[in-house]
Amino acid sequence: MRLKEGNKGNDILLAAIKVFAESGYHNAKIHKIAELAGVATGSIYVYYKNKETILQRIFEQLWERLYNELAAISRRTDINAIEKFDGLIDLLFDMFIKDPALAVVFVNEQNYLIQKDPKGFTPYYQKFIDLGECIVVEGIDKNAFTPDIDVKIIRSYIFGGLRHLLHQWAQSPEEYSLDSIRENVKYFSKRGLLK
Amino acid sequence: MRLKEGNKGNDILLAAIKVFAESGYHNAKIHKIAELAGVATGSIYVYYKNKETILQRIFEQLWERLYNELAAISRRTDINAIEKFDGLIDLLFDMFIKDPALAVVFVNEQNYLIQKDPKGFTPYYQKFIDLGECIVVEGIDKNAFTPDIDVKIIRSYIFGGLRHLLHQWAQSPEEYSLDSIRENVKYFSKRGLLK
Amino acid sequence: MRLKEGNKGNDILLAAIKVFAESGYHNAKIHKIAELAGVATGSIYVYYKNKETILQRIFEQLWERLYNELAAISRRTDINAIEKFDGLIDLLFDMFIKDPALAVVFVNEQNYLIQKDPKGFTPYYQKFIDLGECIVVEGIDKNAFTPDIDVKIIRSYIFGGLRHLLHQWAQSPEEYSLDSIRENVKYFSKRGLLK
Amino acid sequence: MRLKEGNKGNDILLAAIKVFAESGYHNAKIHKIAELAGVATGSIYVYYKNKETILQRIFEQLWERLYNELAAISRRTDINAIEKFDGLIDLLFDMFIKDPALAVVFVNEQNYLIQKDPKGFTPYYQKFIDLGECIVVEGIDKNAFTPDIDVKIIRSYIFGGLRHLLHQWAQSPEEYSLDSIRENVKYFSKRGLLK
DNA sequence: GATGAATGAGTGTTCATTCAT
DNA sequence: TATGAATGAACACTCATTCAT
Repeated sequence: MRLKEGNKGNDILLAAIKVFAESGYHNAKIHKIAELAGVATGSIYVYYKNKETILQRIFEQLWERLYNELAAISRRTDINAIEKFDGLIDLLFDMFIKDPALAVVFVNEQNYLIQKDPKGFTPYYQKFIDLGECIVVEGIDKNAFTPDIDVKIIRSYIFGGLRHLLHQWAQSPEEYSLDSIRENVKYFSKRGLLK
Repeated sequence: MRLKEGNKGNDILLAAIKVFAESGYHNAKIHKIAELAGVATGSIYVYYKNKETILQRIFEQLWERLYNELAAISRRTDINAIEKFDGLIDLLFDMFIKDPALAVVFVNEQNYLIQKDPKGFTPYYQKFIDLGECIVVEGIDKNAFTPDIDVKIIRSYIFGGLRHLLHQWAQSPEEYSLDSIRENVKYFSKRGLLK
Repeated sequence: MRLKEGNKGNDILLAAIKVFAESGYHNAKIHKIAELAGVATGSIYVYYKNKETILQRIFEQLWERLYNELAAISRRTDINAIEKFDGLIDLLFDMFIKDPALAVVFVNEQNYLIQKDPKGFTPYYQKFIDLGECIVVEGIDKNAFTPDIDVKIIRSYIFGGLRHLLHQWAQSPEEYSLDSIRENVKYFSKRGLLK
Repeated sequence: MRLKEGNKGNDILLAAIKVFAESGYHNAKIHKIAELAGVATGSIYVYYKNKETILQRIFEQLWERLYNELAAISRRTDINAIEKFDGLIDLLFDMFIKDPALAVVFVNEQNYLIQKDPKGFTPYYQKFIDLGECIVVEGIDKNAFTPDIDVKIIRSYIFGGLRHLLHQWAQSPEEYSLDSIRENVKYFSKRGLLK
């Protein structure tokens, strides 16, 4: 195993997530990331072209992972579209639970990054969104979901609603249990979707 | 005195909205705001303590206006809770249609500002949110909306969904008509809310 | 009498002395001087060309007054050179007692002003210094003071010593009584001067 | 590393002394110091927290050096108090001769710095002053100096006198020889001090 | 004269990025 | 690869001074 030969590139990424979450991307200092990652400032630039690239890589890793997990769910034949939709929502909630700092970065910085350089943003994001759409379309086709909605619109609606809720939760986690939020979201959304 | 030939304080605010929308708050340059406002750099500081204060004032003005309009809707006795809910959604859509730049600023910078200085953020925002909640509660009391949801959670969900949709639209307005988005939101949300 | 028709030019000077004493010339704000003087910022410039001119005028007024008083002492025939020397020292001490703020400005800013614009500095200063020298020379001529010193050098020595002592006292007036300082100065200096 | 090709920290200090002497602390520009030191503007802040810190460091270095030299004199047993007093005066004169720019900074800025941040001012200054006092006290104890003076007061008087004389000389060195000044000071002061 | 809003040149300081070692 | 001292462009903010009223 190559344990303490340590993956510096990844150490930097993990440190960056923490620092971006704490201070926001624009107020984050490179030297603080380096410090937290246990490397010299200059070493950051051995692994990443610049500050923005670090942020891009964070999102690439995030959406690649989420996409792969959603793909696994989507491929399953033992569950129906409704259950797959539940799975999608659980996916996002689980991500937040496992890595709150990453979630904060996602909520706060994704807009900025997409607007700044749409081409540079990871294609996994779009693939994830598309796959989510597929699941809903599948539900409509199977007569489980209502056809009276525009799937692309509702998909964004649900995505934005989730994101905002998770953000609220991240700021004051004591106010609501994530489980309560999760159940309300599922209940409300499915009432909107189900036939 | 050389003041009042056209409310410079407001000129600055309007210019700031444009510049913040274009470049984002953090990349916006004070001198560019001044230029666009037709004012000297130093004059910005006659009207606003610093850059952040300008952003705060933008949100104060925005939420004060929205709150007052929602209050007017809420007070009406000639329409029921469902129609009031429609009114709430129309309010936000209208704001976006009238001032897309303001909407972009709202979507991109509100999180940052609230996190940076929660106390300094306009109380009109919370009042607006609370009033929206009242309308839904009223609907539940009048047996129009389902009581099986947590109003505070769903209120955030809807708010976040709306915000994200409007943001998407602002970035590529040609892809969807705002009216189509508006109708889908109303339809989907009311399916979730109605008894 | 023209009392509350008020001498604004002098009000400004008095305010400036206070503000310069408190914050130092370089950190003093014109608008604070105006506020303290009870006039508008712009009015300062009706009476004085700029900030430096105010400082120059303060020193002009100070040295004109001191010179006239020393001249009166110098002219007297009823006292000898030694008593005149005592009078010179008393003059400076009295100034400090009557107007500590003015004294602080004198100690802190005179060097700066002379170096910045030697030509612009009030000629009363030089006249005062010369007159002090005369008194000592008179003492030497009358065989009261020793001729073994260079009067110009010792005059500066005494002047600097006095200034430093007064400065020390102004910073912590509780540590020494001005009278104790005065007597020590007279005693020590006269030991140095007397034949 | 790119450090140590000639002690940049000290280069900056030397440049700062020159620029402070020429323009005064408040009018000195950081970029000019950098230029003179042959260093980039930003490098100043690698070595010093800010402009004021540079000034503090100048005084620290100055008084540490003077204190150590005076301590060496004070420790000697082969010379009496009178000779030590001469040594003290020579010390200050020598400093001025070797580094007139440093002397100008000392005369012009020490008051400001002490008043602005008394705690931040180098303790070597007080130690120097105290040691000077010791020498005079020793002279009194050994019956060489008169006990009829307050040592603390006269110590300030002498210090201030010296400072002023050196300042005068630095502004127009041609008018008097430093040696003439030095001898007059010694003569006059010792007349005042000796029994 | 008196006002105080408006001005804009000026500057200390930050920090992402570079590069000699 | 790894370092961290060095860089210098960039910018928010200040404030003495002006001038239309």
